[in-house]
Amino acid sequence: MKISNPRRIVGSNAERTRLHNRQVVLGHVRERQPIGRAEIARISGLSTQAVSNIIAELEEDRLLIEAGRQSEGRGLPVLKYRLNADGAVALGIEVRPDAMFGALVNLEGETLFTTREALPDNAPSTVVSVARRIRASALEGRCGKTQKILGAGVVMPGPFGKVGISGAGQSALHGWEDSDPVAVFEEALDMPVVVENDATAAAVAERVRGVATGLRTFCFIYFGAGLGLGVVAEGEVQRGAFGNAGEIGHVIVRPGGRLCACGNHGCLETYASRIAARTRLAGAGIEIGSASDIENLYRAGNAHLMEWIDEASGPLSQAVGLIENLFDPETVILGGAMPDAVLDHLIASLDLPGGSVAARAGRATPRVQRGSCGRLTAALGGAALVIHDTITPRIAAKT
Amino acid sequence: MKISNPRRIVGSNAERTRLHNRQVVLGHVRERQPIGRAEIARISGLSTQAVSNIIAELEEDRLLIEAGRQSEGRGLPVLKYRLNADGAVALGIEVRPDAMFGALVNLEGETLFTTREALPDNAPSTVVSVARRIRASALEGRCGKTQKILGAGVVMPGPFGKVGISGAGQSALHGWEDSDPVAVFEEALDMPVVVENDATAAAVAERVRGVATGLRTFCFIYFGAGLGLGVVAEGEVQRGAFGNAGEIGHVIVRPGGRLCACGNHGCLETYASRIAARTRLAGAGIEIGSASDIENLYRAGNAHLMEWIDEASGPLSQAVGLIENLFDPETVILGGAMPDAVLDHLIASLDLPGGSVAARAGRATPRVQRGSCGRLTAALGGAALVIHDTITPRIAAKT
DNA sequence: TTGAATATTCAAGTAAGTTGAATTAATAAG
DNA sequence: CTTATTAATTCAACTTACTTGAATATTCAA
Repeated sequence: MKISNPRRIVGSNAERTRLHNRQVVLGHVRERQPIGRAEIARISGLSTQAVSNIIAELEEDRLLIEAGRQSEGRGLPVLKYRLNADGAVALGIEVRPDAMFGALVNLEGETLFTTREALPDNAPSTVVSVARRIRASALEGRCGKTQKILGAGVVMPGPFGKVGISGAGQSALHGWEDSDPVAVFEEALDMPVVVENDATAAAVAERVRGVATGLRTFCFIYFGAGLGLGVVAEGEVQRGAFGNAGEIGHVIVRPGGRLCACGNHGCLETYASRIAARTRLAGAGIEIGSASDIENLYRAGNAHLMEWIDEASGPLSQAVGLIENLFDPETVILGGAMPDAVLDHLIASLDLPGGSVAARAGRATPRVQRGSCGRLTAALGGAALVIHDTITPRIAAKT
Repeated sequence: MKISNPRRIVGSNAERTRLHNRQVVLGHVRERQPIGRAEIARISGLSTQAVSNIIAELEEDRLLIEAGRQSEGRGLPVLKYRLNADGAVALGIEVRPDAMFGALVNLEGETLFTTREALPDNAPSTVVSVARRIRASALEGRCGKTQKILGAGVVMPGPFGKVGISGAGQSALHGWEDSDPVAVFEEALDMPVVVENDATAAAVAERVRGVATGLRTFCFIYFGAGLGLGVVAEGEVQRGAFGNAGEIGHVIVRPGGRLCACGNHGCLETYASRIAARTRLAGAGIEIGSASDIENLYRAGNAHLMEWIDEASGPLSQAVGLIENLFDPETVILGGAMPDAVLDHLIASLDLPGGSVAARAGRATPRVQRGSCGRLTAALGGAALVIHDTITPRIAAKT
């Protein structure tokens, strides 16, 4: 796949300044709504007048609405504002080898619609036509006139570019080697598009509406086809130089351990992932397909599944430890296509190294917690990415 | 130590826009000097006129100088500009438990002066007075009138804040628990100050003048007291939520392996670090003090040292692999207080996992290379941080 | 009832960017 | 050798969006 990465550092002007300031205002409203002009001015460093002008514009665009006057001691009561949840929507699309998922999410990150479509093959033309269908059904009747469509976030299996991981063949899409997915989807959907991997999308979903609300630096361990890591640092999504950051599944936690499909021994993925669980259970003659199969086994207290959890706990603890040491996040979130109960059990059975830089007194957030967005996370996360981009001020960089 | 971290997202205005654009222009000049107005305008997206105004201002400030007209085909010959190396200087200070180092660096990152001062104790008052002495001798006679002093970069042993790593006591400074180092040094040196850890400073030093010139995303494995990792992603230094990112020394690479001072088993630092080398050689009755002791042993082909290198190679390869998988950098740099020959030997003996996302064809830079800034890296890096901050446009965030 | 406090708006001023025309100096073409 | 074309730079006018200080509105406290 082509990577449209090489960002070039560009200058700013009045127009770009306004764009930035709009995002700043939206971001502050989102964090402390309902909130008045004066307070936004104080925390943003802008003049009240500037904030006032921007709010007028945002109200015009239906992204903000009044939330009534509220007296707080002396002085003119504050005229508060909040996000207009239904003022804008974002489309999220997840592409898996065998199916595509769609989600429509509003400004507040609330899910308005979800769908699933089978995917006969992975050719760009097929994916694109299904994407168009998803778009159509998501928007049908919903927002002909009033609602603004901010864009679409597409979640596709990585890693991107030409890489050496052979075992990843099962997750990468065929026929996309020479296409630029962003361009393809922008053309097909006729709206701005961002493309991300599942782990990153999940992380952003948690920031927009889940347990990472208000956090600026955190990590998300995502149980998908393999095991991915989404990283948000200082509010910025981390992608790496070639868009392949966060490949935690192939980090070696047991040197000389189990053989991984990638050819190395002891990859985390061979212990803690759906593949690992499936392999473990298949050894006991149990076939699992969907996540609900795992859930049923867990409810039934299946001994083999429990053993897998036990085995996964050590490597996973080690992974959390290294994430904490390398990224120093406010929290580490576990989530993805794994039942909540299993995730909770995994978290409870973690044996976190005490020596990590994260073992600090007076933490505001737990070191490890379960994601709150459930299993639809990926498609939802795609939409969340768009919301996030709308609301979070970005560095002045351009493709 | 107090952390002056919590950044708040602020708005922009004309003044801040100009500041940003100045940095953009400086950055482009630095990368492609000598360069003319028109080209800067093209790559920065600014109008020629804006670039022209900014260049006039920068020339006035003596940060840029003309580099002659140069005809390139038709049209008016380009009037090119380059950084005025001696137009500004930055001070770098490294604080170690027993000594302090100072460096003065110019805009181009060239070292103008270095010094070493003994440090009787670590109390803030002592450190501050030695810092003042370093400042005085560095600037003595040098820049009374013409040269602008951009600020100082102070490199101090982390980790910062209250953390659980007990073994780190040897590297952390005593008496600094309740002080904010930035404020202390700004007061003492009477200039803007940034404080960083050694690994990060080293990484930035390589970006300003070493092998990472022009790279936007890379990692630096630093052999200091322990083992640190400096991370630069998309041109931004990564610090983590609490300023302790990059603690790679305590990442576990050999579960159940050697006991580390931090209480865990199998930390990378117990295999690949100066401490590890010292322990290994002490076991053979050889005491080493400075890095030159190691160099002499290496020159002599000491068998114990060679064995240590052999032993360190595996864990280090694993560390490089995980760095590549998690950060997806353009390159990984090895450096710090370890002789070049040993670093080269270590790099040559690495057995890098083929399955990493970094094992891609057509790479522009080597996967792993040795740092070029030598052993003074830390103090130099401090100064480089200041140069870097002057030249690289930053996100609009404020302390 | 009056004065202080606070939020918001109004109106004028300013910084810094953009745009389009004019100027300058090369190379290419006739 | 002259003229046309091309490209960089500057000049002057214009625009955007922010700041500032005064005016207004509304509440609480004395």
